[in-house]
Amino acid sequence: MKHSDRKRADILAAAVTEFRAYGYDNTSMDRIADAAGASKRTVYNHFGSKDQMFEAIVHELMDRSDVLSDFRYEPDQPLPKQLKSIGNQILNVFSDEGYRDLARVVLSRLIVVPQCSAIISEHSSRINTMLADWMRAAHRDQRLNVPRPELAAEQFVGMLMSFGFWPALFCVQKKGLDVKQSTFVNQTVTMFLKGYQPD
Amino acid sequence: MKHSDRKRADILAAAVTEFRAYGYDNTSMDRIADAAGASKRTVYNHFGSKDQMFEAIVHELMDRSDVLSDFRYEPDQPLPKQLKSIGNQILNVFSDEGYRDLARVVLSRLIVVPQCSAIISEHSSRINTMLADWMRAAHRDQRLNVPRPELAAEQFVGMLMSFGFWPALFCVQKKGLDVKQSTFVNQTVTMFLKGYQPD
DNA sequence: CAGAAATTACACTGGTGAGTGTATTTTTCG
DNA sequence: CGAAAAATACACTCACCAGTGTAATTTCTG
Repeated sequence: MKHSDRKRADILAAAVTEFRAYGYDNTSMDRIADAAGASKRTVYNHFGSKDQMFEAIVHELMDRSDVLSDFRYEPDQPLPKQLKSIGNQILNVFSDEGYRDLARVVLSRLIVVPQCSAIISEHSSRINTMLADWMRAAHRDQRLNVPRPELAAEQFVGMLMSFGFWPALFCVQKKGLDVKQSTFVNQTVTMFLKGYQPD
Repeated sequence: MKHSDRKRADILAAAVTEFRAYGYDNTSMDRIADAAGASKRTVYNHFGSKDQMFEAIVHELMDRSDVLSDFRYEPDQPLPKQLKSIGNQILNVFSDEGYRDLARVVLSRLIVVPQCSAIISEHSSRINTMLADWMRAAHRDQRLNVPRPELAAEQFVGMLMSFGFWPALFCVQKKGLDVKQSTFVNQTVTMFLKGYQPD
């Protein structure tokens, strides 16, 4: 890796760390430069302004959740097995500490930069659509009775997120609910499939 | 109402509006004073500092969700009816525009003022506990099979929030899912009860 | 190695905003 | 009414910070 690229990466990483610790507005470009072990001028050579640097961070956040590929419906595999795998895939992305750091920085800036919501919208609806497709396939196969696949997808993802993403994002510790991710996913898949099981 | 109290309320309201529109750090005390039709000095006489003013806003947020009283379990009422009522109660609080404005301001400041998460934690766990109690009662009554009431409560609230709170909070419009609140609640209650129905 | 490209140190500008001091006017209340 | 409490106008301090200019140094690349 070239020295220049290394610098760029260092700066971006330092920016996320500092933004995460102090918030966007309370982090000066001088501090980012310091933390990255770079000079302020270099920071400005790579990212024209503080805003552009933030934009770069938003892009990094988006790239992260692109690892979620299609949730393929397998006609010859048991539904619980398939849905558990999907659930764990989703939670693995969203419960990653690095992903949450990025998300915190971006979400806390949403008031000031509302354009971000369009981007987030895009991504969350991508996951939802993929999951709804899976539901529709299972419905067509008569192994599930899901009259509204989009609504059902929303429900499923909602349960996962409110277990493994939102509380951790806001550093809220859950009292009285101390279970592993896999336990929660299993339990949720079981309940969900029973709730949508054909008559 | 005394002139002094009126001023205080005006200032607080103006602060929420401005913070909501521009974010905490990009809102100057001068602007708040202007928007409230008060002098800067009066602002400082009521709230010693910008931070203290923010604190007052947090307290207002907390008071709002205290309207949720016990979710009483009624042995002689149908479960769907009871749970729908609970679901709608919850969503009525969280989908109120004023509540969301407050929540946006507070959440966007969480990075800088992590103490807030303890407060939020308190509140979300309060709702969860109340709902878990309801579940436990229905389980004891053998009308539901809920081995883990806390987990089930988390699931139920999670579905509601990810329909009616998070997207609206972040101004994310949901593509491909255009249903009324009551429809979503009804559908969710039906699925949930079927998923936890006793064998 | 030689020239180009990137990095650095550092000083500097211009703007903004939190919080204060003060003298004056308005509101409250016995 | 009359005195105390609150509100106002306004000027002012002090600190912080985004972004720039420049000249010297280091790193890349042919």
